[in-house]
Amino acid sequence: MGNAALRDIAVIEEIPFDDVEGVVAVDAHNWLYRYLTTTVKWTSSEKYTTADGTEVANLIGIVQGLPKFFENDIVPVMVFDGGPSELKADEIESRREQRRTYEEQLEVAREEGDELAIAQLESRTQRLTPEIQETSRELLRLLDVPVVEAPAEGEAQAAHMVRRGDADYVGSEDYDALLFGAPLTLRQLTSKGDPELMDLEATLAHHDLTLEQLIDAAILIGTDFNEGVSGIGPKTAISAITEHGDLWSVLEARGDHVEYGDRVRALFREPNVSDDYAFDPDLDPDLEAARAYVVDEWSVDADEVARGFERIEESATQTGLDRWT
DNA sequence: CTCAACGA
DNA sequence: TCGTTGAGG
Repeated sequence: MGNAALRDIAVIEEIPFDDVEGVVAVDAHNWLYRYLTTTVKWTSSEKYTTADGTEVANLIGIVQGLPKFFENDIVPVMVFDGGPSELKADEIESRREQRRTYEEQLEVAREEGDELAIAQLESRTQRLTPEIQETSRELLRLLDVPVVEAPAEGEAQAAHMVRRGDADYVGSEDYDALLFGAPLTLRQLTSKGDPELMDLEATLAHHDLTLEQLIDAAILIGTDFNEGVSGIGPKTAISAITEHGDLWSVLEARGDHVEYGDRVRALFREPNVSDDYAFDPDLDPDLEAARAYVVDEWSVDADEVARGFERIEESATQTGLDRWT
């Protein structure tokens, strides 16, 4: 089934927010989705539904979620999942184009019965509607929060940015950040209390595995992209990889089989990422424009975002935060 | 995510 | 007894 099993393998520790500083490359899809579901759950829908029925609960979520970063002197960089094509995602026109080719590629994948391609495409795009993606980007732009467009999985791109030293942590609730090679991942950035730090080096050292072996173990257990072997959980996977060395040796020894093993392996080992990004960590939010965008343009209930904007303003004017202007 | 049942 | 699975909240 997948993901939670990696928790038992990963070396994770609670870390006080005071010990976290720098830039967090946030898996935007993941982050938005978490706030979206909690907003929808706790807020009556008329507070974020426009006259024509468009739901923009994401705007409330963003306003309530960003202060967590700012108040702890952390710069978030929102990394969005890419579409399936190579088109530039900067302009709305090209995004419309992307959406079209996405549907086409999904169609092709369905016809061919390519489960992996379907899973990959759906994991990136399905949950967040185009309106949510676009209004989120616009609000982030007004608040001067950097946005990076990933060529494919946002999580892979975020991991890549940390490896290159352009960010200090990946921010995501998903454990696959580990498989994409993220050295340090922060979890629980959306909930109350201190975050958790997931450490790749420590995880590999703890089990005496290479990253390639960890990926193979995950494939045996099952990932977002493959089923895994029934009867194999975290313990069995680690000991089997330790004993036999790699995925294929384990499968041969057990007489088992996984679908798309080589492709899932490649997906994690050589993820589709880009060096073509840039962002300015000195933030200069336009709070009035942001408020107007949320409350006036999208007619979100002002009370729902008042406190969030207040907190953003307070942390922005706090003394000692020289990155703020 | 927690918990109970099940199979090795 | 341990590890995995599957249901339920």
